[in-house]
Amino acid sequence: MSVRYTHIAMYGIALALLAILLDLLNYYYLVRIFSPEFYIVCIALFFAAVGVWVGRKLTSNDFKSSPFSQNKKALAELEITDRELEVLKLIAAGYSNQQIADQLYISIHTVKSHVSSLLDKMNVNRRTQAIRKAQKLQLIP
Amino acid sequence: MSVRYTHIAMYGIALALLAILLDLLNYYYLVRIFSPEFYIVCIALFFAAVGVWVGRKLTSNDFKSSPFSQNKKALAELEITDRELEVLKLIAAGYSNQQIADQLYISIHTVKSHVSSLLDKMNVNRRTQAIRKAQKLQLIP
DNA sequence: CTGAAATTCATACTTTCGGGTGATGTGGAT
DNA sequence: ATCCACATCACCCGAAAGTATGAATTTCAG
Repeated sequence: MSVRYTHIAMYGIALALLAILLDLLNYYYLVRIFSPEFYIVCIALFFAAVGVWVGRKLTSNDFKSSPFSQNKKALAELEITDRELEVLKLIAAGYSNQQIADQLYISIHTVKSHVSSLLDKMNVNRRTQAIRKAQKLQLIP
Repeated sequence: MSVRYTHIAMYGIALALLAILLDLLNYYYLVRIFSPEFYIVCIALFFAAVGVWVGRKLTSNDFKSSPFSQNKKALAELEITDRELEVLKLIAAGYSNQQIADQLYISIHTVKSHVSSLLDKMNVNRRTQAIRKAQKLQLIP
């Protein structure tokens, strides 16, 4: 949301600068100190630079503000349950089965059960592969 | 490397378009169908758009081609060797010790030796933790 | 050349993982 | 009321991972 407002503000500033530059250009046009092409090149370069700046802002914000678009869809396709997702996150965080059991207040047997289901549903046979695949599918940050 | 060439090519194309537009502008200037401001606005908007496009290309490529600014520094601090880094990458890719051994044409014992050194140097005691820490320290993409 | 670091391999042992199988309880849908 | 998905717990066993220790090698800077 805040990103949108930032963009609007940036575009506003860009338009204001555009207006100012137009006036400036018009003025110098009358005095004709330099050739018209010179000003045009200046404007072109300036707005190219502005565009680059805006583009950078856009992409960098996109990268930081859209973490989970694929998430729910892939989760649904793989039929991963809420509890299994909890376990998956803890696996990716580097915890052992016993540590996961302690954190979730359940038995290590239950954790192993969830892990087995996860590996099965994700079609892998090691937790490290599960981590890799989960990151690739954007199931986890 | 190829990224650099892409950028150079993009800038070249942008400059070519600039030249073409200048000629075009000059022509319409003489005929004076529209007001000068109109063309100037067109140029400004066009180059702003070009700038956004270039900026997006730049950032998206930066994200893919310069993942290792922190890398070498953290690697040096942890005293991780070249071979150990190779093993680390394969660990993060989800391979088992045996698979890593096969890929590097070494014994599984050697792999376990490297893994132990890695876990020791990274101050963790599981490969999943090593993966997490390596990603956090930008040792691996 | 010498010595330190890196790479390699090995053996033995403990712990953790993963697969297989099965049981219990709970809540929701038919 | 019955079926089913989900979560929970349990046991067994083999495979993988990790620890400890030691040693042969290559490599490379001093």
